[in-house]
Amino acid sequence: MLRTHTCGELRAEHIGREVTLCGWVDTYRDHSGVLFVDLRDRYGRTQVVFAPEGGEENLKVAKSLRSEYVISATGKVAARPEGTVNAKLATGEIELRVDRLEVLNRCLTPPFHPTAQDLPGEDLRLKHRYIDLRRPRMQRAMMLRHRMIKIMRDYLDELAFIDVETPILGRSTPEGARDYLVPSRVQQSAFYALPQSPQLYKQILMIAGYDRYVQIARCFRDEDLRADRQPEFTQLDLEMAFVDADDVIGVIDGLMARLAKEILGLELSLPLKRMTYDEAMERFGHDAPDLRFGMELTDLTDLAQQSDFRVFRGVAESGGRIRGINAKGAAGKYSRKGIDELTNYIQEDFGAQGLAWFKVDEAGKLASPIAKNFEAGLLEKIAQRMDAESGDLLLFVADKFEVTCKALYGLRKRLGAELKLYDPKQMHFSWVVEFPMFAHDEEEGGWTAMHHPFTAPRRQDRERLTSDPEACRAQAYDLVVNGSEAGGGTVRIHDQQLQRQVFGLLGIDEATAKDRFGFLLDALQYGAPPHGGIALGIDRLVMLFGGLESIREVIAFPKTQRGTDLMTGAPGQVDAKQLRELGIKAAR
RNA sequence: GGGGGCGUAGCUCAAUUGGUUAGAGUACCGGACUGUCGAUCCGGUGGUUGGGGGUUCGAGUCCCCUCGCCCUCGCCA
Repeated sequence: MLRTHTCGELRAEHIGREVTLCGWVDTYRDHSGVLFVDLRDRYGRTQVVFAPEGGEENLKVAKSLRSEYVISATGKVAARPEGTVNAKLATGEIELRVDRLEVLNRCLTPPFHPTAQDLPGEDLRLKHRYIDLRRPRMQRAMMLRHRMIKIMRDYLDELAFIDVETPILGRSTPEGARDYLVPSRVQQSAFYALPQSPQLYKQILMIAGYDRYVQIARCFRDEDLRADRQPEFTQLDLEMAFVDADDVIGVIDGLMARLAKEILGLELSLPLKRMTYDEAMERFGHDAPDLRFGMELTDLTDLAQQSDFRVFRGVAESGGRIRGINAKGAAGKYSRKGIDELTNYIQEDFGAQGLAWFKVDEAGKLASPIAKNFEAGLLEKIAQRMDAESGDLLLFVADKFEVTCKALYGLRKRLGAELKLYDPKQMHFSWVVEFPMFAHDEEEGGWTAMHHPFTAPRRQDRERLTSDPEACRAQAYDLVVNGSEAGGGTVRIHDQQLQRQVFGLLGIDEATAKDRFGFLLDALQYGAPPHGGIALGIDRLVMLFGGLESIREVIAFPKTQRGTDLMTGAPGQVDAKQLRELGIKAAR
């Protein structure tokens, strides 16, 4: 080792010891006769001092040091003179009096400084990620990620899970996200697909008798990016045999409790709360509601029907819904213009027709341009149902159920943040269960799998597969943390006949099923145990535990919204020769 | 594919209704300084205002196109 200690560990007890530190020059303060350098590594910072007593030559060389030079400094640990102790620094009681300095490497003037107070633009940070990753904040995020993964591994190891790796080069599956494809050289015009998840492999492992599987699995989905979505991301993927939904949920409950305790010092009370999908949509308009605050959706369809307000009546009569939220005490915070902005937001982002609103005046009466369409008694009933008090702002959306869900979910989320209805540091964990098996396929008609095509229906819903697929509920469960889907899983179909039936409903014909999933259908006939599992989005979980805004903050080398890596330039051009070998021609 | 925001010195930002030579802090370079810790003080270098085109006597500012980054809807079993 070129060093005896790190830049974060020297304390008063080391005074008098001869040590060598290595690190990056964080800052330097040249006072001519004496020069201070704050030397930084990922463990911390230590002040190293160059003075004439340490050798004139060392002092001279020290004067040439600049930001981010890499140096090795040897000398004695000394107590700082009285009055010069730095309480802001963990190592602030001591300093290193250098008598041997070696410049291990110089550094160009960095485009930005790792400990500067002003954060540079994210594109610059991504281009020079090696400097960005030196930032203590980034290092904390990386270490948090490491610790969380370590806890996951340890916890699951204790529960007899074994880590099995599954292929990255697989085959394309018909449903789900767009695949990343990898051309095969030896089978020209055939392609591998990168895994969207190890789903089928882990089911095969259950059939193979590895009854508790886990993997920190890289997954790939070629879809548009978001603040919480990258084209490649990491899942804690696990699967268990001889279990039902409660067992899987129980394992994750325990894991969340341990993470919360060890990372945040929080005691979670188990079991975590559960809510059905239908309840979540009714109360919050979304399958991953943020339960850190209230402002639940309230249905008003029956009352709205009695009004003279044409929009309300029309929607109600055509089978739509009128639902609303009460932004407590927010009447004064949203002017006419502010409400216009909210209206604009739900129209443009969610396709809502409009936003109806009432402000509750001092007398507790509902005031609004549309109030004249409502009889006084009706207004009172509305106020009562909405739990309206003076100063409240009531917002209503009248539309198809789905649109009211989206628009009010959007409003609730936005108002929750704008009105600071929750402490951003607070953490809330819960489950949403019993998702529908199927959703309407907007583009092609018919049904599409809500989760994936291997999801088992609830036992009591098996009859409904034929009679009423829409009402059929799945043995599915999503982990929700702070209004974010942190993971999801299901109990799988372990019966070949049932699997075929579900494929049939999804419009996957016999030939396609055999072609794409033949191996699974085969395997299901060779002693498949009942099994189920879950996958947690590790990037998202780390982001949430770290209180961070973007998934890019917890990924060492993330991609931009357009899927590029600003540091390496990926994706990039390839040689014509490479394409020839693959038998591929670029169209453009 | 749609909507929105941003782009000015290495970095973070400013620049009045379109108006003189585009400024500040910081970084960088040079000088001074033996106890600083966001060191301080003095001096200096540094600009294709993302790129292209247009309107105008005159464009960082207005218009069109384009590139990049971010947020978002669609999409993401």
